[in-house]
Amino acid sequence: MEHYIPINNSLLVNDPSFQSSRSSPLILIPCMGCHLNDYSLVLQDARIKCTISIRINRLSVFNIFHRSNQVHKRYANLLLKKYFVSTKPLHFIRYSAHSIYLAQHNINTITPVHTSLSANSQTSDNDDIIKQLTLPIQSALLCKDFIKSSLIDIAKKFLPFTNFEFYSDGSVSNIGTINSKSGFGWLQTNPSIPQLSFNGSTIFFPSSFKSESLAILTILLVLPFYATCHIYTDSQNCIDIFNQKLLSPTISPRRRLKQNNFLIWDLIFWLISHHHLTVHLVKVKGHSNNKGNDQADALAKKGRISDDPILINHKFFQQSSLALFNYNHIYIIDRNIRKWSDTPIQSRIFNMAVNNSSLSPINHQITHGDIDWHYTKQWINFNPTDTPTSTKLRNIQSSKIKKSTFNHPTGNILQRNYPDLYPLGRINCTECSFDEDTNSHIGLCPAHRSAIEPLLSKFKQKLIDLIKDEHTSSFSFDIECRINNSNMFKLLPNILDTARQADPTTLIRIPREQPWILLLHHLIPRDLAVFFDNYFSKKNERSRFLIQFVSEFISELTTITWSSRSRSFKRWEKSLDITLKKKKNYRKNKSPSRLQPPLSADETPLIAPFQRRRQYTRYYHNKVLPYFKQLVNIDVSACIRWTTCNFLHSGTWESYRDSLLFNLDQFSPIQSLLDSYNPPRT
DNA sequence: AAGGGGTCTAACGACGCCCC
DNA sequence: GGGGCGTCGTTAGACCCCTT
Repeated sequence: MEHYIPINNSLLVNDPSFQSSRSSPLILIPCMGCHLNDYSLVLQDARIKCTISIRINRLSVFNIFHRSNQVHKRYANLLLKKYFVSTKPLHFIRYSAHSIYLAQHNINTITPVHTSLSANSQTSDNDDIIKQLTLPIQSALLCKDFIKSSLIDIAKKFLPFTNFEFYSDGSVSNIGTINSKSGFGWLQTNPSIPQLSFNGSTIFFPSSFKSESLAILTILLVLPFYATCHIYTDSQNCIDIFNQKLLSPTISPRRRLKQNNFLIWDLIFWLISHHHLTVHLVKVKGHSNNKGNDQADALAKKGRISDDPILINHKFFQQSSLALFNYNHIYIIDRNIRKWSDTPIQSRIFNMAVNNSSLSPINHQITHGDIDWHYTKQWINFNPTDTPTSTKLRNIQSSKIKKSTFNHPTGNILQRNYPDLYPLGRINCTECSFDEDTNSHIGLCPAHRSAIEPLLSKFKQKLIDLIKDEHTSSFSFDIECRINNSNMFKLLPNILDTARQADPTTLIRIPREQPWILLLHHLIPRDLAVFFDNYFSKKNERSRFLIQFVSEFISELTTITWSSRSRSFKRWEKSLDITLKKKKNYRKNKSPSRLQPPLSADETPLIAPFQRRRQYTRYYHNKVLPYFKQLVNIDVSACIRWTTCNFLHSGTWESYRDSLLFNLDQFSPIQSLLDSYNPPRT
C-alpha cells in the first residue's frame, strides 16, 4: 500500500490560522521515500514514491473529511497536491490503534524476544558467535532436538576454518507410491578440515530436487561466518536455480512464491547474505565412480531410512512472508500454488464425473478399476485427422464424449429433450423391440450378437498376430493362451441376458464379465490394456499400437452396433413423422407459444420461471423417468485422499486413483509422526 | 547395464490483459 | 491496433534414481 505520513507540523506553526491551543489537525501526505519502502513490490503507478508491505489480519479504519467539507478550505493556501485530513487528531488514532492491538492479542505486557546483535559485538566471545551462528538452526528448522544438536556440534567443529569442500546427494525411493522416502547426505572432503558428514530425511512432496536442496541448505547452516565453500552436487536443477536466483536478488514476491521448495531456497539465500558466505556449486556426473559422490550417495541412502524428518519452519520468515497456503494445517505448500491446485481440482472433477448418475451402468467397472483411464484419455484425445481443428474432428469428438458419458441421443434421452415430439411411455429399441432404447442397451441388444461374435474372434486373432510380430518385452510365451482365455473377446449370451432382465426399478448395469462393451462407449478396458502393458516394453510403442488397434476395433464395432441402431431408429422416427426440421424448430416453436399472450406484459415473467422450474423437477425428482438425480455409491471423499496422497508422497494423483479401494489407515504412521512434534499451525 | 519413471526446463504457439 | 508481458498447455530433452 502507499505510504502516507503526517505533514510536518513546522509548516503549520508559521501559519497564523493554527496558532491556537486546540488539537492540531492530522493532515496526511504521500511519503516521498523512506527506509520502509519495499523495493520488491513492482507497482504500475509511477507516481507512488514509497510503498510499504506488511502482513496483517485486521485493518484499522479511520474517517477523513470529504473534499467538499469546510475544513479543506482552511488548507487551501498550503498548495498540497494530494492529501487527506483525518476527522480525529493523530494522538487519538495512535492511542486507539494501540488499544486495539492490546485487545486483539489479549496481552497486558509485551516481552521482547529479540536479542540485539550490536550488544554482543562488544564481547566477541566464542560462545556468542556460536549462539548467533546456530540461531537459524534453532529457529528455522523443525526437527527432533538431537538432529539440531548434531548440526550445532558440526558447526562448532567447523568454526576455525574458512575453505570447505562438500559432496552432497539426495535420494528418493519408491517414488509415486505411498511408501516413498526421501533422504539426503553430504560430507566434507577438504583434507585440512575435519571430514564430517551428515544425513537426514524429509517428508512432503518428495523429489530428488527437494532432497538435494535440503542437502545444500544443511551445509550452509553449519558454515561459519565469511566462509567459502565448493559444493559438488549432481543436480543440474539446483545449480540452475542457484545461479538464476543469485544473479537476480530482487525478485518480486509473486515470482518468488512460484519457485518450488521456496522455503528451502529462501533460507539458503538468507544464509548467504546474512552469514556472508561465498558458495560455488559444481556439477558432478552421477554414478561416474567419483569417490566423494559415491560416499554422499551412500549417506543419502542411509538418511532415507531415518524416521525423523527435517522441515523448514516458515515462521522464520515472518518479516517477509506473505500469507502462505497450507495443506490441511499440516505443512506449507511451498511451490507454485496455482499449478499445485490443479491436482485437487482435477481429482474433484474426476470424482464428480464418476459419481454422475449417468455413469451408473458402469458403476461396478469404475469401483473395481476395470477401466484404464490413462489409455481412455489418450483415446478420447486421439485425432485421426491431419488438422488440429475441423468439423469432422468435432463430430468425432462429440460422438466419443456423448457415448462415454452415456448421453448419446437414444430414445430415452430424446424423450427427455423433446417431450412433446416423442410418444409417451417407454420407447423400445427398434431392433430387438424388447428392451428400452437406452445407452446401456446397445451392447446388450440381442439383435447385434450374431454380428459381434465373428468380429470379436477376428480382432482376437489380429491382436495375437500383432503381439507375436511386434512384441518387445522379454517374456513372449503363452500369448495365444492368455488372449484366448480373456473375457475381452468372449461373447457370453447368458450373462448378457441376465443383465438385460434386470429388475425394472433398478438401472441396467453392464456386466463386468463383458469388457468389450466398454469399447462401445469409448472406454478402454483394463483387460485389453494389460496385453499391451505386458508385451510392449516401450511406453510410446504400446500407446501407439493400442490406439491403432482400438481405433480399428471400435470403428468396426460401431458400424455393426451404433450405426445399425441409428438407421433403424431413423426409420422408426420417419414412420412417426419426426424429422430433423421439427427437432430444430422445437425450441423456436415452444418459446413463442409460452409468450403468446403478450397483452399482459407484467404477467409473462411470472409464468416463465414457473414453467422452467416444473420442467426441472420433472426430470430430477421423478423416479419413474430415467434421468432423475440419484447418488451413486462411490466414496465422495475419495478426491481428498487422492490429493493427500499426492501431498504426502509423490507422483501424479492418478497413480493413487487407480487403487480406488484405498485404505485411510495408511496415513496413520504419518499422522502419529506429525503429532509427535507438534506441526506448525498457520 | 538397460530401461522405466519422475522431475524439471526450455521452447513454442495461442491467447488475454494492460497501456500507449 | 500494436507491443509488452504473463499465462496456459504441450512437447522434447536432459538428468537422476530405482528396479530388474
